[in-house]
Amino acid sequence: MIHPQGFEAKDNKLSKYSRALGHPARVLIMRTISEAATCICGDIVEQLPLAQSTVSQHLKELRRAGLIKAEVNGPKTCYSLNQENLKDYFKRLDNFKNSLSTNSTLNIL
Amino acid sequence: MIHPQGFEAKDNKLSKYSRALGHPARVLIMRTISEAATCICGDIVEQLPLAQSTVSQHLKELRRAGLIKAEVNGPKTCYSLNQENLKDYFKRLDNFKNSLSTNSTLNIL
DNA sequence: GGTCTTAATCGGATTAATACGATAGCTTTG
DNA sequence: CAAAGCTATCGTATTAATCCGATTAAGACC
Repeated sequence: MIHPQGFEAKDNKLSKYSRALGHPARVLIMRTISEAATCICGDIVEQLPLAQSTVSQHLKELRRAGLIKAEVNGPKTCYSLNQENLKDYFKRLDNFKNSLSTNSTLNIL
Repeated sequence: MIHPQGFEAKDNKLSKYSRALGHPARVLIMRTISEAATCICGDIVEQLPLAQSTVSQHLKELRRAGLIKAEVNGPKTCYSLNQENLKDYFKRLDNFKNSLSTNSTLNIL
């Protein structure tokens, strides 16, 4: 998708991260990767009810959004969380949440 | 979109919320709505570089995901944040974040 | 009743996302 | 070198998302 002209950078960035988590397979992949040892692609595929090629595409999406990193290790590819960008994502979410709370009249989120 | 069989409910729910914020227009709409007085649809349209019909569709998406509520008020429609579901969303994000932090070996998110 | 305003929906076009099987490209192993 | 394993990519089909103009629907106002 292209998120072009007309929006602020902060909205583009938050939506880019959000969109990456906008599919249950990708949420599950994130959690699977974080479970330590299982960063090898094949192990991820086993956890999902999807074909290998489809999982590979979801991994590509997550990489494109910057939420994970890939390291080729011989014949295998080892995926890991992209700590830096995850931190950025959660910080932006926090800003977003705070902007909702402070502006709105009647809420305590 | 349909997120059917094969995934856990928690992943479906988090991805549903995330997907709703997966477009900069919808992030901006959320912030615009939270800025107190301006909950009227027309005011939202003015804040966005999009046609009225397109904004209406984005509002529908946000409503479908449960992030906002609509109250018809005469000829106007007044939109407001859905506090309850937003709370649910942020709670799920927190769970997600924590599951990443506790499982992973080397990170402090 | 007729008109204006406001917002949702329809119709349609374009682009993106999702999924899979098949194939190609690499390593490693035999 | 051949075979086997692992993963990315290609080709393709289907469905969903995005956007707009035009129309509809419904309330407000004269």
